[in-house]
Amino acid sequence: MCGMKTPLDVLADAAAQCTSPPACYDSHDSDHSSPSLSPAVLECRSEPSTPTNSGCHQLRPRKKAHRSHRNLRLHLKPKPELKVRRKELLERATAIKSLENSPVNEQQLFVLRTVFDEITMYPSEPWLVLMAIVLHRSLRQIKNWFSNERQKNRWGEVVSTHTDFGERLRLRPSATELCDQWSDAFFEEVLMIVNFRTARRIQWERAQSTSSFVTITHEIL
DNA sequence: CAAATGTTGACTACAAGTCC
DNA sequence: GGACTTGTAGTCAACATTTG
Repeated sequence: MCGMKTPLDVLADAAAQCTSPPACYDSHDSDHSSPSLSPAVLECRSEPSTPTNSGCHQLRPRKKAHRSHRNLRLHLKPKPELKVRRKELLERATAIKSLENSPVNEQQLFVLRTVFDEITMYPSEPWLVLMAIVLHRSLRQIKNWFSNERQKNRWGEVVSTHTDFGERLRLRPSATELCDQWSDAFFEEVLMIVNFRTARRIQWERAQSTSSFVTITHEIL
């Protein structure tokens, strides 16, 4: 597998050659929920957050962290080729210099929301790296996005599981239904598909709105 | 049009868990 | 037990949107 270029490698090469920022930075549409969310899930999401005691810097007692995975650990190490791959991807991700404080565009937001809603709200470091490369944003920006999103939308169930070499994963139930043994490679594939489909959908919607605008203009004239 | 309010991304301090 | 890592609560600045 080493030596062969994955779709991610091809994408990253293309991104490296393109230094211009993503095309659309003005899309702050409120509805970017992923398409397959059930009404129940949407209802849970809109629950009011706990009130804040702003003013004094007083820490609240922390929630019990979901870290009872100690017994789950298998104490196995990732394969050497996986470690090499991860190092290579990390170097690639840290080389990305995204625009300072730029908001995510429509496509990036949809992909991030899909991962958050359908796969995990606690992506591991290698998965964050993959998202940084695919979405062409800095690793720090991806980390911050998930951190902020967890604060805004702390809803839904999380299933604690692990990879085949004992690395902890906290996935959405829908993700565990899709696959019971997630790996970097599988996540990469899913991410690429979601990203590609989102790009095509946005492209199609833009074409539709342009053609309808032309039709209306013709009718007026 | 200015003030008020909301949203987003970035950041810090801290607590709790993990590793050696 | 101490260093390190990870996740959370809270804050801030910049910008967008709403309101009077």
